[in-house]
Amino acid sequence: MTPQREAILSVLHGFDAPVTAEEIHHRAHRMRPGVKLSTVYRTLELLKSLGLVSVVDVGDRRLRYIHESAEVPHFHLSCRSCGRVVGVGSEELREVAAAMLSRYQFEVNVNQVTLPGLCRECR
Amino acid sequence: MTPQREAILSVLHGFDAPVTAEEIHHRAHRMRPGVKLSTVYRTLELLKSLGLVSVVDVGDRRLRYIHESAEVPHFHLSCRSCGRVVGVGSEELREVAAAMLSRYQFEVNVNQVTLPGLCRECR
DNA sequence: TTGCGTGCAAACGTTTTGCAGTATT
DNA sequence: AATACTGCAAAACGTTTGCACGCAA
Repeated sequence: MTPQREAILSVLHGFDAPVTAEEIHHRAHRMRPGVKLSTVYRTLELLKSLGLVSVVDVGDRRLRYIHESAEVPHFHLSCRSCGRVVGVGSEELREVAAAMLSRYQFEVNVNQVTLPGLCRECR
Repeated sequence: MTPQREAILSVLHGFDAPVTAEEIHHRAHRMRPGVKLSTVYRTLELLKSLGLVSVVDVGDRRLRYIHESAEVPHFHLSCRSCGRVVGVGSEELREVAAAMLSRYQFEVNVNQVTLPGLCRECR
């Protein structure tokens, strides 16, 4: 556990919504100058393999990262107009996931689901 | 309607699953040499704005395109292990979409939904 | 002429990688 | 010494864009 990794982890814990690598880098660099973007990516890779963070793709061409920790299972709604992302408890998808499993033997990873659409403000 | 666009459209109609731009380019180039990748992208942009194709992001960093045509509304299951993508009738998501609308005033674009997970072969 | 469609090459933004240097064990 | 982590720069990847040419109304 290096200072860089500490900074990155603490940034991640400061967010409840998925964050981009650039945003992580920005914040981590402020609290500990010398944290480089490549280190952010490498650390995220590490944390991912440890199961500490998960990746969310909201469809805007850059991945977002969120700490898995004591988080309640959830998926995301992503507004294709303003880019806002909100989390929703996974119960709402339980039925669908069960249907996919029994009908297609497909196991949905609910925590990585992003439903694209339009938020209240953008409709 | 130019020969290039004809080729691209005909390639799109040859697929029922979402295809990458590179795959479209590959096939279109075979049936009409001289079709360039940039033209493929520009044509896809055009077809998209005409509502003839829609974009699917299965989370592997490259967009896929599918002809909207006489297609039944559907969403996709994307296997994060083997990359296979299958379509599923949108009725399965109707309840969820209705719930998101009434609860968050969020309008889910069902046709662009991709549910990540593991397919039967990869579980 | 005006405008649209194309080829070509270069640019773009995000992410990954090779290599050398530094720190830790 | 061997190993692990970092900075740095460059590459890689899919995608977009500027510019000049050609073709059609």
